[in-house]
Amino acid sequence: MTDKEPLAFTRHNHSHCVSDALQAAVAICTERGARLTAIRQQVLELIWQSHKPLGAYALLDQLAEKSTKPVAPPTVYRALDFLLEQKLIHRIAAINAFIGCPHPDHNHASHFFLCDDCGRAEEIHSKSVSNSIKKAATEAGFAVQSQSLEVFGLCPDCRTQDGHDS
Amino acid sequence: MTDKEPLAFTRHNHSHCVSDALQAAVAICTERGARLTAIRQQVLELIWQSHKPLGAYALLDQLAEKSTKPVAPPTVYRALDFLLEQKLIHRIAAINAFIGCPHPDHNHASHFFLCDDCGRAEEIHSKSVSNSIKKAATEAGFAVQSQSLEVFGLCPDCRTQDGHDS
DNA sequence: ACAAAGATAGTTATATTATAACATATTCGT
DNA sequence: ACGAATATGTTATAATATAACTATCTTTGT
Ligand SMILES: [Zn+2]
Ligand SMILES: [Zn+2]
Ligand SMILES: [Zn+2]
Ligand SMILES: [Zn+2]
Repeated sequence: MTDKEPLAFTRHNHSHCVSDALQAAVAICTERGARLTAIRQQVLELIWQSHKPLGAYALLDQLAEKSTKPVAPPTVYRALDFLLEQKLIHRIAAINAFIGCPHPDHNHASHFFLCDDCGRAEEIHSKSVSNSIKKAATEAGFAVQSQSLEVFGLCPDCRTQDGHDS
Repeated sequence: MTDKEPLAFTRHNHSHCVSDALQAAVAICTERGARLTAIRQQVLELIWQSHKPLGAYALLDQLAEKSTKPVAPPTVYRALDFLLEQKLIHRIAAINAFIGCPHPDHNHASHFFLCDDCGRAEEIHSKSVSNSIKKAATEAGFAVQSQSLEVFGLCPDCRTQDGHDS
């Protein structure tokens, strides 16, 4: 896959998302000399299983299922810390959950649309949004270090289909 | 006080902020038939003691100090729930903390600058930011219900004073 | 190959944030 | 005053996250 359009809310072949993400992760970590260990890659894969942000304990449960040994919280949180540091995932603070980043190679803020109905999240990459925030900060004399925009509502699918599956 | 300019990061007579906020809260609750009880008002006052967002348990501790009886978490969380419902306060999800709203009468999204150094928070009211988000949502076919923007960095004071007090 | 240093993972315990469930008290409309 | 609705008190627990220590694995210099 080449240029990526937002597609969390669009019907698509999701296996491409997963393979792209894993490939990119391997490439990035190799280049940076960061170690994408088995656990870290496993957590990244679990996060990428869908476009719905997943909580740490949901990941923990899924890891535990696949493992013979018990899995403790630090195992998951350390993997998440690594993936966050490498910017391979984003944290959605409002729901204490984590989602894969489709553009890990390209530095950017954490801007999301989050569907209240189906739970899916889509990254926003709007120059207009970014620039207006940058401009507001400049005018306020504020030196931005990081930012997160979490927009909740109904995705195109869920707003038209009156019914719900949640 | 009449038209309010952002002032969390500016030297100002903070007692005006507090009295304005309490006055507005009383007026709004009266108009809505909502009951701003003693506890709720106390929590609102504690939140307004500064422009630094406060966590639930910090509020709990302060309430406990002023009270003879023990204070339990639900007491604080219920008051916070009420204040959030009435939009008298905002929640800053990234730091699990709460901050007073200087414009509770006027419906608006939760957009903040948050200083990593001094801890203060200032509400952003930028048409440009709001409009760009609205536009991005429309283009994506996304129906916005709520939103939060949390921009972290250094406020004008802290970016110039090289030294830190944190 | 080997040992030392550093990084990763296992393990146990605990901190922090938030809510459930039920009992009691207060307020409000009649 | 009465009953219904709302608010508070109380106890317990859920959900999220980290601290601290041990053991293992990986890298690096010799
Ligand atoms: Zn996909
Ligand atoms: Zn991203
Ligand atoms: Zn003030
Ligand atoms: Zn506000």
